[in-house]
Amino acid sequence: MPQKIDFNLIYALNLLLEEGSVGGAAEKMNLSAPAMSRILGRIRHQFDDPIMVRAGKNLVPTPRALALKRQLSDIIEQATALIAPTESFDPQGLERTFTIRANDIFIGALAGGLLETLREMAPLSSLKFIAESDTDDDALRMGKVDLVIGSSRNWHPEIKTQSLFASTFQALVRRGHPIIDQVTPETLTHYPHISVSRRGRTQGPIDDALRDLGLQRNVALTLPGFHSAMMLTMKSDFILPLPRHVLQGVSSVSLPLVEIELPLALESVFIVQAWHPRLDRDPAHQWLRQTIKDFFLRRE
DNA sequence: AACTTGAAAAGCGCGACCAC
DNA sequence: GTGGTCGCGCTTTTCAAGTT
Repeated sequence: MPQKIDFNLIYALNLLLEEGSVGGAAEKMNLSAPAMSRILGRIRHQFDDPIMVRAGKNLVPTPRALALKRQLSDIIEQATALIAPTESFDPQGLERTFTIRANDIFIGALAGGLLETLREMAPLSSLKFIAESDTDDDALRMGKVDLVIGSSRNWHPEIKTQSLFASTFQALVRRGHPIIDQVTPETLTHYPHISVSRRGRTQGPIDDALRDLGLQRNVALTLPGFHSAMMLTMKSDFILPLPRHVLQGVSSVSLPLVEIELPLALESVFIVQAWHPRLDRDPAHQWLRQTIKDFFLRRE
């Protein structure tokens, strides 16, 4: 039998931690201080923790309370969204900055088009793109980022994802690179490779495909972003594998680089948008996700 | 000054009972 | 069977006084 939960206590605890005092929380809840003190007592019993303890004439939260505080605002936000009536959403009147995290080339290739679409539909809103990091899950949880666009991977179970499109690997080499005359699985292993990975990964689907053929490439350099990788590729014999959609982003820019098709049986890479469940029912966020999804559907 | 606690009052849920 | 009333008991609140 699960323990009966009094959600009023959750709300009261959130106010207590926000206000840092029984009196302050009591005022917010339109109660007397003694009544609030009683509620604090019930919270203490429920969580089996003092929650707030005296420090001189003030109350300070316990470590348990601080840990709870991080989750409380999410829970209350979700509960509020659950209860709130669903109003018709009009992006024309929306004043909001959406923070989207994506890789550097992706931003360069797509931010313009997406911004144009957004400005037509929601002229009072704006986009803020920030670079990828290896802590995307945390950024979504903390509300620092509204949306992450990137490769599908093992997201935290709570994070929601939606597939946007599939991409396959190609590669870039410098103009005049000797491999251009003969691109075979074997010649791919004759030159050093650059791996672009913000998590420092050196192995991927290319290594798997080569291994199936009894071959192994030399990943001599791992970099966190595509810009620096391309700069180095221009001036060396490095081979820079990268997803096709990233290449589309730089094809309009004339760089001394040549695209080569990888003669390997490579599986597609799926690009997804990912968000925190507390934004799942937010009408503005729903609209943003749909707009992005439609944007990529039109490009296919 | 702010929080806690004891006592009393008020509010509320629930079962029992009755009238229709 | 349905709806209204009553009484009991539990929970929550307020007031007043004590404690930190």
